Amino acid sequence: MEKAAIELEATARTLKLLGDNTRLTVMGLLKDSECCVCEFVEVLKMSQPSVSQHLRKLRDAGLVKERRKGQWIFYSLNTEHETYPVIRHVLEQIPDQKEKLRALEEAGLRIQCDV
Amino acid sequence: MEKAAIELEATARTLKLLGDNTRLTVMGLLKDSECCVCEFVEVLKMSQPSVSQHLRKLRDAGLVKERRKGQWIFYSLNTEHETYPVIRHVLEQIPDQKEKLRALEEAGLRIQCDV
DNA sequence: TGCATATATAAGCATATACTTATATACTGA
DNA sequence: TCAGTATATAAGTATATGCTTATATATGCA
Repeated sequence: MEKAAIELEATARTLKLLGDNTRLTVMGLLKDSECCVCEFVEVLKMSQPSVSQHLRKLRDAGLVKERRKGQWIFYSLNTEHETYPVIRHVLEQIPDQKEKLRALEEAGLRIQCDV
Repeated sequence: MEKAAIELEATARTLKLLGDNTRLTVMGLLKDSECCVCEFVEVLKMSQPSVSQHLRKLRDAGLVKERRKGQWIFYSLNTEHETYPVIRHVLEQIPDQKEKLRALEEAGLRIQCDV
């Protein structure tokens, strides 16, 4: 019972974070592959600090993980998160963001890292 | 493509509304049966204006429908909503709220209406 | 018609949110 | 060691949010 209440609150916290165009797009991009900050900046056409602040919210909530690779920090979905089942389902419902990454690639702006 | 963008935004709008403990609980209650405002007030232990304001947001977004039955106004899920598939899935993930309605019933506070 | 009940709305306020610009930190490579 | 790139953080600000109290509206019933 106590646990149940927590689950509802955890779900609400996650949904609140997903309930923003920028963050939902970020999560949609991460569904397909890990990305670094500068890629988000390019795709979202937003300032770097703004993107970083959104990523921090997602990370603070445990929805994404980060991993440094050289000068870049790559973000990826945290599939271990308590609410990941809901997240995955949401990401399956929204339009695929792959195309945006492909456009980046064609523009030569996709970060390739072999580490 | 244009449509896809709208879908993401519509999803974000819905998730933002669900990303609040009060509204998520309301939707969880409506999953099981229609309810009137005074029932929400009782279950949520919140002021009537506050509850009404949350319901208005849900209604303005089209997530719930309202129907007057005598002096009461009953709310129910709008299963026709564009984002209803996501909503239903979310409501399946959170703990069942039926028990709260049962408690109301035992306290003799459940509104019965034969209209 | 008039009072009680149910609900909605308005106005006010404290806090949260999402940007901005400026600056700090961390890594890379010459 | 130093310049350049990537990222994070801080501070400021405008707007959004969620409550409160007060009041308006709609219905039921005597």
